[in-house]
Amino acid sequence: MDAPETRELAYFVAVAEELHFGRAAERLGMAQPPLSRAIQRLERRMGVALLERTSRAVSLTPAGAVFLAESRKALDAVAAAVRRAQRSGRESPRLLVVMKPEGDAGLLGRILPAYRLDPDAVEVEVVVCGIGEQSAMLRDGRADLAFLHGPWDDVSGFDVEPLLTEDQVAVLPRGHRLADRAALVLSDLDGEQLPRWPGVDVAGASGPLVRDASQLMQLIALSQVVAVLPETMRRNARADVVCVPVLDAPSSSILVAWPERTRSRAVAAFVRACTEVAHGGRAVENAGR
Amino acid sequence: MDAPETRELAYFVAVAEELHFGRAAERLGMAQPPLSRAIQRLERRMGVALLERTSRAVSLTPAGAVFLAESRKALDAVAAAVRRAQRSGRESPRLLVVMKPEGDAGLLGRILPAYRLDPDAVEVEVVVCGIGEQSAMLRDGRADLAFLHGPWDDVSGFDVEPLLTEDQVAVLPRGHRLADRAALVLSDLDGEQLPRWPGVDVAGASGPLVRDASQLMQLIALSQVVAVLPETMRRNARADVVCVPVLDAPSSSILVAWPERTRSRAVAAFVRACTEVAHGGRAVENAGR
DNA sequence: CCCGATCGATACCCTGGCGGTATGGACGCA
DNA sequence: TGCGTCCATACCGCCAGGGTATCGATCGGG
Repeated sequence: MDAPETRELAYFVAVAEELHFGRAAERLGMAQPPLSRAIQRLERRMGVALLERTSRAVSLTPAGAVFLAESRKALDAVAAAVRRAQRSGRESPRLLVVMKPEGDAGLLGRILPAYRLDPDAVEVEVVVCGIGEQSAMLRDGRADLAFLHGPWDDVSGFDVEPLLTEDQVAVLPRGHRLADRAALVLSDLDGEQLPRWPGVDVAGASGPLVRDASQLMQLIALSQVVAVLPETMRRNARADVVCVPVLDAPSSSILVAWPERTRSRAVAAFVRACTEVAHGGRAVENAGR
Repeated sequence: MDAPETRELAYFVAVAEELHFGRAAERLGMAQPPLSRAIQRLERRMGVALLERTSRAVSLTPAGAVFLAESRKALDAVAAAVRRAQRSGRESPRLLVVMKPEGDAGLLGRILPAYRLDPDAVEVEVVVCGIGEQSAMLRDGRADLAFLHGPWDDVSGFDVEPLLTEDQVAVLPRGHRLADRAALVLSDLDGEQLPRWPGVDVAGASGPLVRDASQLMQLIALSQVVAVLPETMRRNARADVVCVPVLDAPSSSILVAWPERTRSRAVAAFVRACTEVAHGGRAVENAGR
């Protein structure tokens, strides 16, 4: 079959997300009937039913679920194509690096000067975005590089270079039953409320949704939740919380990530600077491929 | 800006590849003027010049080169979205595994029975394609899994699991000046003709283009080329060629690859079967994510 | 030096795809 | 059974996008 137009993919994604033709049409700024027809056309040409509709409800078929995920990827790729071309075409080249607050564990302050020494260096703009937004920004071409946090962030579609791994600590309110322990294991935390982060779906975790570290610290201080965080988060710790090492928590890592198959010398140089700083000056030859 | 339609991306790719509006239009089955206008519109909306045209020649701007690469990725993603949805929607589920001739080093014969024991197993179809075609088939959704050959195949965009690594041997015609050596190093081969493979651009290598192993063996026997190949290729060796270990050649590896973020249980089970067979029965818990 | 060939851009026309409005029909609920 | 909801169908009108004819620039050959 002939490939669907990006418009059709966007229509389908809207309907699949809303599971409601009326609302989807509204979101797309159009009327409902043409939207219904567009989806019908799409299904007919693909030869697959994507949606199950009764006059009361719309649901995804298995093929529809696959197509939703794939369509999102495809739309990201289209958006990325435009953004990357625009960025490489316009004005002076610059690198856009995106991170979440505290997402660099203090490395960036040493990376930037190291990077500027590289002959391939260009101007760097650092954007601090909301938690979970970085990978989307990298995926759709708004950013050139991102500091991600393994194992939470989804690194698929990116090349990554690990910068440092750190153990995790439990952050507890002062006076918590475990606050005086020298160390603990994950099972000690059974039954505690753990926070949920936007963009991260952990099965079971149903504690309060937190948006940033200070919000989280506030909730911890109020004994609403406890959290298990990378060690460097200690620097955000307020006076009224305590940190206790968690011996069996998976170690967390900070990665620098960039789009796969990137050929940019500026990106390669930045990655080089990252690994040099992170690994104590040992040159890593094949960084940046 | 509003996203370009896939049709526009296809137009641009055609022009960028042909570097000639007339030929590109012909390839697309349309007249030249609407194609010129479509590209102009695209450039105007993107706000970037993609092509440099004089009335005699067309060339890519740097932004155009970036956009060409990104557009190909995006078109692949769109095609993959359709194919994967179709496959998961139609008929009985089946897994399509793609490999090049001899690309499994004999593993597949043991993997398939192991896979069938898995409760998540579905029917498997194995397609043997031309060299260098596998990653394209995996990328655009025609295949579910592929056996790739590191470090030659481009694995970006895929999740991979290495199955086995092997040392490389030089394949020489009987009577070659190095044929009697017990082992050699790469620099011993300086000045020899090395074959080129379709889809693999190695800087410098400018020997004859070979399409498959038997063709290559033929050329070796005729003293047209020598080749450095993974050890398992010995089994293709004809009587009139000899194999000599190359001590410092990078070791080659066979990987099983599948599209990132795949959630299919059937794919996960297949990968599980692969790792079990390859690693001698040691279960690998997180295979298939 | 001019003429013809080449090739992309422009001018103009026309069709069909796509979006809009009005309405139908199925289903759930009170 | 009447009403509200929600997707599908019918029908209409516009313009985006494709076609043809032609222009203008540039290069090469006689």
